[in-house]
Amino acid sequence: MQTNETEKQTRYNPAEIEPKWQQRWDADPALYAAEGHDAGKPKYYCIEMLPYPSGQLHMGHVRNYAIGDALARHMWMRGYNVLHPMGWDAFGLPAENAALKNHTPPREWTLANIAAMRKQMQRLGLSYDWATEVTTCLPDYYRWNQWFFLKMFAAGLAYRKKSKVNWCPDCQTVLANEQVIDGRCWRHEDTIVEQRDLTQWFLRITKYSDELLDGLDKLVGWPEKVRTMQRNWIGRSEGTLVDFGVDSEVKAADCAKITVFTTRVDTIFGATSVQLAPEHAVAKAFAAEDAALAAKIEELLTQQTLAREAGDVGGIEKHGVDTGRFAVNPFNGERVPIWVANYILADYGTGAIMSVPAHDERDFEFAQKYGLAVKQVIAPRVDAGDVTLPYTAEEDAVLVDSGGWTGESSVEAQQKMAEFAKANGFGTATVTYRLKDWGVSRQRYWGTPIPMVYCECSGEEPIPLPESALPVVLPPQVDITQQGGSPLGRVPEFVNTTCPKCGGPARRETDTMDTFVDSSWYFYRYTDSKNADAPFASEKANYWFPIDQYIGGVEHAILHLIYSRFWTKVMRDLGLIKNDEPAARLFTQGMVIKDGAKMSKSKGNVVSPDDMIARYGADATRMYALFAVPPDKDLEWQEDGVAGISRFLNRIYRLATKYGNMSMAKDVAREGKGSAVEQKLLRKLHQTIAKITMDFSGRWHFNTSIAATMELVNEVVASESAIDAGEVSTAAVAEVFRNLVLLMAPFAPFFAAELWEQIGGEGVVFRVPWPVANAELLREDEVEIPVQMNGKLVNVVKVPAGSKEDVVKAAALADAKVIARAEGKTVVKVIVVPGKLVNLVVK
RNA sequence: GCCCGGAUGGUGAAAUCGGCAGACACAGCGGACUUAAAAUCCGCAGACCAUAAACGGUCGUGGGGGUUCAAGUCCCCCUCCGGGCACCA
Repeated sequence: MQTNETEKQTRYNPAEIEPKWQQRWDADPALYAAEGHDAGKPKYYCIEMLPYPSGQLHMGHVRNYAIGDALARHMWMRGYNVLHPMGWDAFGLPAENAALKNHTPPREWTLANIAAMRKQMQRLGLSYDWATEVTTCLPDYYRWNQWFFLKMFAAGLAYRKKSKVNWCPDCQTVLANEQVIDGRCWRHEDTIVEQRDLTQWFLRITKYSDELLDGLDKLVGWPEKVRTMQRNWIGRSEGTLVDFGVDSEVKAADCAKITVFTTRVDTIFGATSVQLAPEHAVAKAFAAEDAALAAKIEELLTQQTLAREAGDVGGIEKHGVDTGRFAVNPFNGERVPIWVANYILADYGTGAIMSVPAHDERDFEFAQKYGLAVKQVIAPRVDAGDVTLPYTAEEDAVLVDSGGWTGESSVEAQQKMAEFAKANGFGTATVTYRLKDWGVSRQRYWGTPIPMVYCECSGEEPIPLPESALPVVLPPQVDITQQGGSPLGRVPEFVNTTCPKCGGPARRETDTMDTFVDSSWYFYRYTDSKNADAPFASEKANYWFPIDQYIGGVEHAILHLIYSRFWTKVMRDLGLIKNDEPAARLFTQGMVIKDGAKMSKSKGNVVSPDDMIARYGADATRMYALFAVPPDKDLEWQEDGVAGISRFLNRIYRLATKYGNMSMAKDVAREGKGSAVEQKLLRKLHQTIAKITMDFSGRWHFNTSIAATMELVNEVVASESAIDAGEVSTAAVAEVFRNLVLLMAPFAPFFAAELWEQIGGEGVVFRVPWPVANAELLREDEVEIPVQMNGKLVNVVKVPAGSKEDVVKAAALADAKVIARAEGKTVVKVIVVPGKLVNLVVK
């Protein structure tokens, strides 16, 4: 069979074009390299969140990177010095699971996955500077985790303590609070997290609680949603600590008083009981000499565990036990019963509260259930009659029945009563936080070894290794099982070492660091990724930071994004950097959905990027991800949509090939205004330039940017016969095609590179200056003005652009259709919005 | 329960500052080309009413009210969906 040669040439064939260009780009590592500080250009640091090397890119990645890549390329064309790096969040449990399953060492498995995914990224045509690549599981990276750990230890920011920690039986390791979701593991949504008493390493993130909170107000380039989530997570709460005396026979230590935390000290005259968490020291002391009470408290704890197993974490049925002992309210000397209740959290505040049923929903519910007294001490006004209880308002509320404080406003009383308590030695104003220190110890193999040793010379106190001993390298051969504590503990060559203090035999710490340590500072390493003497050179980080645009999934709103803010503040205080926050702007893209659910292996609705690329090409796949919806919304993957983009590219390809010779006329100047078709075509071109330029600097609604290029192409198609008839100048055709290719370059890089070459463009298309809309050509001679009657469209009239109000009005009133409609009616009023519309109010 | 988002044709969506609702696509339908199909090209397309056809008319952005010459857009109330937090004292 004969192949039609002409047809073959005009046919868009991504399978041929894309690998060809990729080869050329791979051969030129400088292509996407950022320039130095002295580039004489403004810098632009654009990052997409680094992936975990699972082995396969999924559509969520493709979408994320398509957004970042379009932005990076656009900024290059706008003349910025762009840093656009990529790396691998390469430590973590899946590598150990794979090792168990396939008997492949975690390192081998991980590095093979990285190689495969890097290849996929290159096939997608993403503009990363691979020279700055960061792989967190390699010693040249994780040694700096250890270095930071030592710095933090020296600064008192890393410490060890025994405490209740979250334990995932599936991961066989401890989890940070941030990794526990509704009482379940963030990686195993069916697994209930247990509480265990363990000695663990913590990073003192709470030292920065206030700064992390206050900094959110200044992060105007972050989504409000993320800022709100972080505010809630930090959970700052101003209140008062008040010591209640204990009136009891029990004389155990620490039992003389119970310190409660309250945000409503103004309600204290209404306290009718004190409630303790089951784990509270005083509750334990009471239980120690009262077997019946001990059994009841034990039952409360069992109920808590059962509720957790049932998946009920918040709002479980309230239960309590009367201890039979009494506490004394220091404000009025009143004796109130002490209860132990299951809804009091041991690890928030002091684990003890004063119960004020009249002014707190939960206390009210509890008092109703157990018949405790309800005493109103707050009212809207002093003489307000009955109000519905519980009455929880504090604005515009006053104290009643509160001794000498009666008549004070609630808000003022809170401050004054705290001061009074302090002056009298039974309390003080305080601030509590929901945020807890970050537990970073993990009983796993595939993570950064913690650079500490234990030696008899120091008792059980940890001894930091000297910096010269770094990196502490992971031993390659490890028997990984899911049982029996830290795998490193079973490697004698690793465990047994020499004490840096006394020179005698010592044991290494066998826990590794949470992998969120790795991702807390990786973007600093990009700026100086080969540095062997420091995590990075300060002057390099200071040049690039803060990140101008950070792009990733909203699922990291708490975890990664709060840890990395913390790490930045620590590094600043160590004098390494000058910025307070890692990223000036954050963008969280939506999920990729298929058949109404997030793509996942278990649901069997995964669309493979490789399949899409094989069928339609990388450009069409990426462009569809940007075209279907605005990037912040969830995207329902429709393969037909990708096919549509492919057709669109094909159409341009045909036109560009057809008008290739005309398009090469880059040096021919346009003369005069040209024909009406030419004017219209050029106007559309410049409108499109203006539109897309605005999308990049504003809302990032690339779906409308791409729609605009489609409109432009439709205009070219509509003008085809006129072009063929010679009614459009060669210079105008060249202007349209050259700019069209430039406008598409951020979205379809292979396609743009190919066409740029075909139409005789010079240099690398991604370094050609971004087109600028010509205001002269945008101007229309005549505009269409809609004419409404009582707000409803009647007709559209044409008037010269820039017409004055009376001209537009006259044109509207002279319109035949308007006259016909207005017959028999009176025009009461005429509203003219010049350049916009006319509305006739008729009766 | 609290705090954020949302709801627009058969579908994804557009309307950026209160000013022509449905741009641009997908799917669909009709036509051209073809022996045929694919591909490509041209056209139709919110719903309802009316009509031989054309010209038309009415309604319409989750529901109800309001402000305005004018509301998808602003205000109040409600419903549903998604996300986050949730005995945080």
